[in-house]
Amino acid sequence: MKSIPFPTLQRLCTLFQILTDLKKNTHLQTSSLELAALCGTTAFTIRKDIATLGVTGNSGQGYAVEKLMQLIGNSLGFFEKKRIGVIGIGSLGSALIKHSGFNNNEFEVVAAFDSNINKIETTKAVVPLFPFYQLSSVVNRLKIDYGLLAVPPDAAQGVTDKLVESGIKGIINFAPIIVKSTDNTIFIRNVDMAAELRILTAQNYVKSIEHLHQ
Amino acid sequence: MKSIPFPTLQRLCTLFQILTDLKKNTHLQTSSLELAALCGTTAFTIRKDIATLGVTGNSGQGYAVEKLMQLIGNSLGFFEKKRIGVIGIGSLGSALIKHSGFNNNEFEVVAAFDSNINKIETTKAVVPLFPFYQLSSVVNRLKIDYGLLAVPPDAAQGVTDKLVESGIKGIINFAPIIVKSTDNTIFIRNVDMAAELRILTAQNYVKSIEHLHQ
DNA sequence: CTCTAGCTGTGATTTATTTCACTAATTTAT
DNA sequence: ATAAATTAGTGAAATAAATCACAGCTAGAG
Repeated sequence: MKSIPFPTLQRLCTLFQILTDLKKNTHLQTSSLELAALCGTTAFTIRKDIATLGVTGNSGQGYAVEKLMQLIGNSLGFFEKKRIGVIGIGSLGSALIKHSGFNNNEFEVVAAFDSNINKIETTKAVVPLFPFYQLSSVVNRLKIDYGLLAVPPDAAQGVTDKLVESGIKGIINFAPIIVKSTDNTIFIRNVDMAAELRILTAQNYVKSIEHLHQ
Repeated sequence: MKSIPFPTLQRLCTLFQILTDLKKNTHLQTSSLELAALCGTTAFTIRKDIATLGVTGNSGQGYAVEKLMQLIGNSLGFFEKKRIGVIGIGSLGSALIKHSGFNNNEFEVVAAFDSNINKIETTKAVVPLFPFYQLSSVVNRLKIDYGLLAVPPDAAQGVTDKLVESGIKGIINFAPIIVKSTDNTIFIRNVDMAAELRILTAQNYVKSIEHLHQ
């Protein structure tokens, strides 16, 4: 199998989500056109994306929802359950611990960490809480695969380094700073929610300017 | 000014964040090379990106942090304060209300909404809370520019439609479903946190497979 | 005052991605 | 059974974006 372009990988992840929803609504059959509409892209793109996973061989009449879901899920490893750790139990961290998207048959939050010992003792949570100094040992013992970073921005890079040392497979950083690792076998994604909003406002602003200048 | 490619716009938003941080640390002068390292890209790209904003005319010796920040901020409208509404005050919504990234001199959360009247009466929050049926009127009265959607996925599209009707400028949807508007003057970004993690796991999985096959 | 080192600005090139156009396969209706 | 309609698969073309290479500018050292 040739390597998958990143935009394609992103869309395949979205497709998987869409197929899961379709299945839930007992929508058994679909087509590239329908998927394109749901995914916000074109039918060409959907077909090309699916083609990168290898031939499925059902040219005449669309895709079977379940079969396509299995194909994508198997190709990208979505059926292996991943163990998640949340670092930082402020309001965002607490929300992540409870978030349905991280507690299902794909992901499981198995631990959370905070530097504030008091908080650990007083917070009620559905997952075990640990002080930050136990990060490495707990990551190893509980076999945590991925970390969700919800600490203040000035702590984010330090925690990242510690996580990488501990042998974690990947990190999603929600702090508004770009964290990196010198070890480029570790995948890191920086998700800055305020930046997302900033992008939106910038698009709007640029549009309004162009409108004036036209 | 020619229109700005979307990847460039994204990076300029990141750059603005980085420059803000540099300024805070009294780092007054910088270069495309330094910015590239902080931004996770190359110096070529940084220079090209800045060039899309029009000539700055400081060819010889790097960029003044403050001046570049002003240029980007002015070009993309970051110095006009935006008024934010949060819809859905579950754990994620509550976290967004308090999030420092949405409460600074760029953004201000001015209201939050929920369909559950009980929750509105019993929740303590730093912003006024409103029942969902007042959405349109409050968006108008409080001049809310942007909406952050943190409602359950099956409610997300309905709320989106209502927000668009109310004349909002843009929406960030955190529910794990793709919401759309037929009115394409409204900018919408779907931020699915679980999808971000799924992308990460997929990258890892594909990498491990390639490793086996090599 | 001149030379050097370091940096930006930008047209040209390369690479990546999307879009297109057409073929082949399958189903449905008659 | 055949025609018509629908849909996937895919090499080719077009578009978009990233990268490069180098000319030109600036500041500071000698």
